[in-house]
Amino acid sequence: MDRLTTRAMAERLREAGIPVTLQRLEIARVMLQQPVHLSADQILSAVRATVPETSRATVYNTLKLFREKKLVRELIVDPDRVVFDSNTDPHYHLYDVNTGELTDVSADELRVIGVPQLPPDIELEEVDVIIRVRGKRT
Amino acid sequence: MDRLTTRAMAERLREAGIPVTLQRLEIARVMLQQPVHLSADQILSAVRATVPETSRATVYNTLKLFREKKLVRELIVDPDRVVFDSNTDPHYHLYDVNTGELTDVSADELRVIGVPQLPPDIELEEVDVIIRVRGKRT
DNA sequence: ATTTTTGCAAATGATTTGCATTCAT
DNA sequence: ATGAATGCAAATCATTTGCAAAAAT
Repeated sequence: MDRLTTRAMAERLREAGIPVTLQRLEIARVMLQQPVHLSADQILSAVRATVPETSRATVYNTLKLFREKKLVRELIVDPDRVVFDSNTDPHYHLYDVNTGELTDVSADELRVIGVPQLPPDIELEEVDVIIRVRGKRT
Repeated sequence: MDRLTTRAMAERLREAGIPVTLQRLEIARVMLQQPVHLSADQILSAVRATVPETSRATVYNTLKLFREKKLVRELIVDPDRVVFDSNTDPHYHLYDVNTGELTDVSADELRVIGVPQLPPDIELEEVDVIIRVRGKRT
């Protein structure tokens, strides 16, 4: 990949307060260059295509780190695998339970009205909306 | 438990087209007598309190069956465990990421506006809303 | 008799962990 | 040197599966 992207990603990590390492940079390129929905395993494969000496544990560590720094979101959509989402704009999801395909629904299109008032000792983390659909029987 | 409840639960299963067995009846009592949010393991424990000769596999089988018959919903809220919800009214959820506590939010209180139009070959399964909150640090 | 349901134990698969090594400061 | 980051393999844990025994029709 071009040096340009590498620089941009490194910059992005530093901004987030994440020390740059080779593996983190590569994971950033896979995840942060454009909005994607990927499982840990897909990310591992993609990263290993370029940096084969990358361990599964590092991918999990890094994704957890990225999540803490709000570079990615963890989507709990399928009981079998977590999906990491690099779209950081407020948005919701449409999920095809047959194919597993995930599509973003922007917060402009969809509104959630009536989120309950929270007591002062409870803070709102986020509101997830998952529109589960089923493509017709194959 | 009183015979009354047993009868009611048996009736409920038959209505759903589920042949009644001892284990299913017991699981129905745990789940369907009142709205609850329980993990498979919690259900297994509760059932074994009364019918100790109950296997984990049967609990999973039965829950899957109940789900197909729309007696319970599967909530994908925590990556580590599926929660089974016996509230069959349309409703949403508030989830405390610290405690794991789940609270229902009725569909009267909360509305989702702008669910995208679906092509005719795609049918809407359901719309999940999870309001993730964080109780102040303990 | 045949089909359904169950229990048990083993298999699976995603994620985590412990620990020794390597890297950065 | 010291602490952070990594790789590796083993551990964990929820869920699933294969199969034989028990129950229902």
